[in-house]
Amino acid sequence: MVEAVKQKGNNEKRRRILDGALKAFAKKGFYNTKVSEIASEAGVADGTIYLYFKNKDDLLISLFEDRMEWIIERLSSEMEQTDGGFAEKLALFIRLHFMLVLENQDLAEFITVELRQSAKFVKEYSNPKFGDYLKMLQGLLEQAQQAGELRQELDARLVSRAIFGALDEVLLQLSLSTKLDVAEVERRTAMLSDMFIGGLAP
Amino acid sequence: MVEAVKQKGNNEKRRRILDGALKAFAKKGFYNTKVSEIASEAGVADGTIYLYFKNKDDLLISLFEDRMEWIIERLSSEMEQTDGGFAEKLALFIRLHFMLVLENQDLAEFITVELRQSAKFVKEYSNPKFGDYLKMLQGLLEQAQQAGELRQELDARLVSRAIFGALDEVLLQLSLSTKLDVAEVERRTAMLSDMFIGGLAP
DNA sequence: TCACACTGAATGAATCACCATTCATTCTTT
DNA sequence: AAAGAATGAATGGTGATTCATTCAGTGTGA
Repeated sequence: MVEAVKQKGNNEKRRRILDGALKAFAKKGFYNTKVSEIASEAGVADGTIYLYFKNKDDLLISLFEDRMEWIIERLSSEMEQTDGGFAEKLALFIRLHFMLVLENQDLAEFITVELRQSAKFVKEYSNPKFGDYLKMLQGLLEQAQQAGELRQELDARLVSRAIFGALDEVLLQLSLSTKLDVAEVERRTAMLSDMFIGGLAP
Repeated sequence: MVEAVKQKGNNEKRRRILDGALKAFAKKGFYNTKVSEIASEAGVADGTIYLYFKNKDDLLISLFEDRMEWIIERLSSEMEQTDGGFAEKLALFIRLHFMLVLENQDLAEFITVELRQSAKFVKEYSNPKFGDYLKMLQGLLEQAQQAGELRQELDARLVSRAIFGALDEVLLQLSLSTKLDVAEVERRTAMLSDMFIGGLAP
């Protein structure tokens, strides 16, 4: 086996490969995507991919980290700019979560489907970036608890998981549906934050 | 794609193959499982599998249908026996959902991980059994709305998705964790139903 | 009761298409 | 001209599927 290759100045080609991989994985899934397809999507030769990534698995993991990092950065920088209460912050979080889809449907399909895979089959890879994402949400909840805006008796860790799961499932549906419009996203955002904050009971 | 091959008197062998496939898929995932591994797990020859299933994909789908049917039957028969209000019914639903894990961890891993896969890559297979599962939950919500126990303005379809997603995500975590005890399941059941019914706000 | 087809189920070694990975060669840059 | 980057045809391993063969059960006739 060949060892990892370092990244030199040519990030641009690396980027093209990652973009091509995202597109291909979103369309056909990891196992049904040929390396040669990624290469042609990226406009490079098959072998070139191995100058930037150790193997196909490494490409998958690298793609994850790259995109999750991007998402986390965007989310957290946008979240910082609000100074509303918990309800508003949660609504904003949900909206941002969904909006990232509209902007990049391939990314949504990739994240919703392949994240599960990696949770299980790439066990040795603990997926720290996804952990960061969850911690953001959990931090939001804990803050709210300290401010008395969230019931104390709820376990922030469990609740953050539940919220993420709910969003992810709705997102999966959104990402697989053909027509996606902002109005529909707004409707779901509003209803879900309402549901979480106020509960189901009248 | 799907096309039943045959089912003579020997359902027992078919059953063994499905059991072996479940075990293998849960452990290594669909794409990393060799047909020969399933065969040896089931105690049959490689070729025998093709007497009962058209190909590996067909085996995956058949396994789904078989297990989902079982889950739905169990869930709905248990749900019928309660006559409590909405809150109790929801708590029961959540508890049953989780309990199935304790009883059969392989099944939980298989469902949580591979269901996603199929949602996307086996698009032509519309997964009616999963639809039935969701409809059960949706029906529960609609009933509650008619009884005035659930806020009218919430969309039962969207809410059922969200609840399923939340449960599924928590289940994924449960199914991947090493120690699983009833007390922990009860704790999460109680907290999640409390959260859904009462909301996050104090 | 036994010997002998006959039939469908089961076997598992062999096939063969597929595709990740390699590396000798070519191209580009300094 | 030398170093580094890129190429893409060739390689080698893999594993789903096939099918010629074997096995087991059942019925028949003597």
